[in-house]
Amino acid sequence: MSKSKPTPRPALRSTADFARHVGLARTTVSRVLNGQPGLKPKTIARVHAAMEATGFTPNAHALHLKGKNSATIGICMEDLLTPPAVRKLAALQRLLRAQNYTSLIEVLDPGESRRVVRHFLSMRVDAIVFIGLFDEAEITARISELVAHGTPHLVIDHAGIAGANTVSLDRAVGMTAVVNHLLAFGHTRFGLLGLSSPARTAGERLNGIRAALAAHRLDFDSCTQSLDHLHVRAGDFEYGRALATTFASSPNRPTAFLALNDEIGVGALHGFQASGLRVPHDLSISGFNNQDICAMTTPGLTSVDQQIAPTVAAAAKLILEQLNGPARRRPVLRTIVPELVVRGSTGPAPV
Amino acid sequence: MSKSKPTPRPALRSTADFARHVGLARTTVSRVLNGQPGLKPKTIARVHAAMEATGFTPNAHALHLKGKNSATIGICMEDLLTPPAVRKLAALQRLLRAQNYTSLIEVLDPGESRRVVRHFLSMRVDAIVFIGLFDEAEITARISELVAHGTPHLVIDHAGIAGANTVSLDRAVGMTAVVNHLLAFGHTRFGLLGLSSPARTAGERLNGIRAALAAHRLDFDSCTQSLDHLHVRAGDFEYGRALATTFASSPNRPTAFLALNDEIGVGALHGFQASGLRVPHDLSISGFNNQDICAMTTPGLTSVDQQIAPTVAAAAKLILEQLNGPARRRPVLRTIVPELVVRGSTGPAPV
DNA sequence: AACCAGTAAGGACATGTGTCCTAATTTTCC
DNA sequence: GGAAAATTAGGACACATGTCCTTACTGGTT
Repeated sequence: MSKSKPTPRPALRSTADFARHVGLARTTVSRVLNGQPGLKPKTIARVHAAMEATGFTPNAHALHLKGKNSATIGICMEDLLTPPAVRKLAALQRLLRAQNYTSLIEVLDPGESRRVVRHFLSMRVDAIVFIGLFDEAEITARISELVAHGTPHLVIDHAGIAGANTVSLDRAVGMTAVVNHLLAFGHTRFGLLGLSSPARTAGERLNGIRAALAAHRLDFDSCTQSLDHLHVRAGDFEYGRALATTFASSPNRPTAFLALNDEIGVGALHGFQASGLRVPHDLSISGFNNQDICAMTTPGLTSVDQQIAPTVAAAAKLILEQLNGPARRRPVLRTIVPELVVRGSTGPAPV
Repeated sequence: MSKSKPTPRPALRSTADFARHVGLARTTVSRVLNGQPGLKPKTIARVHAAMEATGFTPNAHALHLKGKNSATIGICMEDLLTPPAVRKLAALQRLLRAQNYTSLIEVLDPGESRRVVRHFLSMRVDAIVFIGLFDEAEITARISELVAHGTPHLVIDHAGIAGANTVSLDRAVGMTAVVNHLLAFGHTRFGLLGLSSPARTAGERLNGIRAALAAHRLDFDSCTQSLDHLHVRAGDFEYGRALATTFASSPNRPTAFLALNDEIGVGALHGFQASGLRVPHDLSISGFNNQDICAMTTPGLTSVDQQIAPTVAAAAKLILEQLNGPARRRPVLRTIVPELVVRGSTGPAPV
């Protein structure tokens, strides 16, 4: 009762502190913690009890310094506001944790990639994963640095980075499937919603559309129509709605609409319905990504599923192979084939 | 050209390696890295050039061991599949990074909290933040450990944890606002959708409803009706739709429906519309959380906004105060007042 | 009482870093 | 060319840890 401080912070920051507290030598405590033989059961119990009571934990940084693998993976995210990307993150983190890997997660704002990657390297992560679509030049530079550095890496989603180990969805094939589905319904005039975007994945998807049309001896330019230039893409839902409204009153309106993503697709669905058109009676719409919202509209939105589980499983496998297997000389590419999910928003072309 | 290996991995893992590579003493390099005076500009340039070329980074673990603050915050997430929680995470990480803090993010599956918190402590994080709703007993135990340990902490969303610094939404007030809004429209019979859930936040919201009704001298039991027991809550959207379908054919149907969250609200909206009822002409519906989907329905869903930006700003402030300010004796509680966002799904009661 | 096995104590070293100190080297100036 | 100033080299220590080693203490059995 002499001092006013009622044991404010024992602050057992080191094994030495902790050993003093237990009344044992530091080396003895260390032997207990590392399960070495030749210790009295009573001593072992005493140390464990004190750990419970005080919550002492050995300093992970010192452990790493001693050569113990930190078992950490750095994950760079395009952002945390894109639901499919976050779902991949969640699934990947779960798979890695099952193998006792921790993950460091950072959002990679434009221009920040160098700083973030250097931070990961200073943390001596075992591998670095990129999830999402990034600035092409920036990510290419980072990958070549990592390759030179000999650090295992993986790019999920962003295909076509030189020298990078990649897992990505074959968006062209997905789009081909959608177009074939609509061709079978008799559609021959397609409206493109948001597909004129300069983004790499847009071009990839246009190729898928071209392939499907070419296989049916149809001309791309005369079969497709885009009004993307008439609206500014701020929010995707509103963008889709605006495009639909314009298309609704346009002459020679297409009978099937292909959206860049589900938000635009759902927006278009509402836009057309608000204009008095019936879906799929008057026209068909498809989205891309098969997010939850596709099942929440009336009718449901036909979409292309990203196959997140297989994607992430392949990603985890590739990372672990790099960590445990022999070094590879050439980058590994894995392509995931998407799956068309047909819902009520697509149907026979109007006669 | 003698050896076959084309410089496979220089593997500059330490300042010593790096200094050897540059041709300088380790201490000289260290002085350059830490901006000490008395160095020839040419030497400084040489070191920086070599850093660029090799990508060498000082070992963060060794730095921490030397006493340099690791500037890391541990964040425990309920899960990464709840959009509002992820938005808070994204915003918080951004604010912390602006103060040069890194964050470690882990999903806290039931029963895993002890392991995760111990891992954070072994990483010597400066603070631990919990975002979401957790198992009450588990989180309470973790908080009391952290308090005993003297580690700064914060709980976001999960109110009522003994001894915890907390930032949470006043859900009762939000619900009161919704009910007042509907009372003003002449509604007096309310259907509760999912609010019989045993979750803590459901009870809190029921209190808000009770308060609003009591203020208008209305009896809770005779004014409200719940059919939650008739359906199993698997997916929220489907749950809402099923509840609506049942309510649609029920005698003495309420004229206003209060949903536990937006997914249930949107599901109910579709369920009622599929049953031939018009919203808001025949009945009104409100959601909770004001997620993006509220604006994507026809009509838009009236909902209660969580005020994510103010919540996260308050959270960041509380964390930084604990890190920089004097130690507090008593836990700090911050309550965020939600805001009603009125859309087309609510309107005058049918006559 | 003496001996021996069983157990704990405590010193030493290495890990990568920053910092301090002194000695060695280079550069500058006259 | 020589002295002074500026710069760099290199050794030492501390940080928290695991491991090895030697020394010291404990207890029980003969």
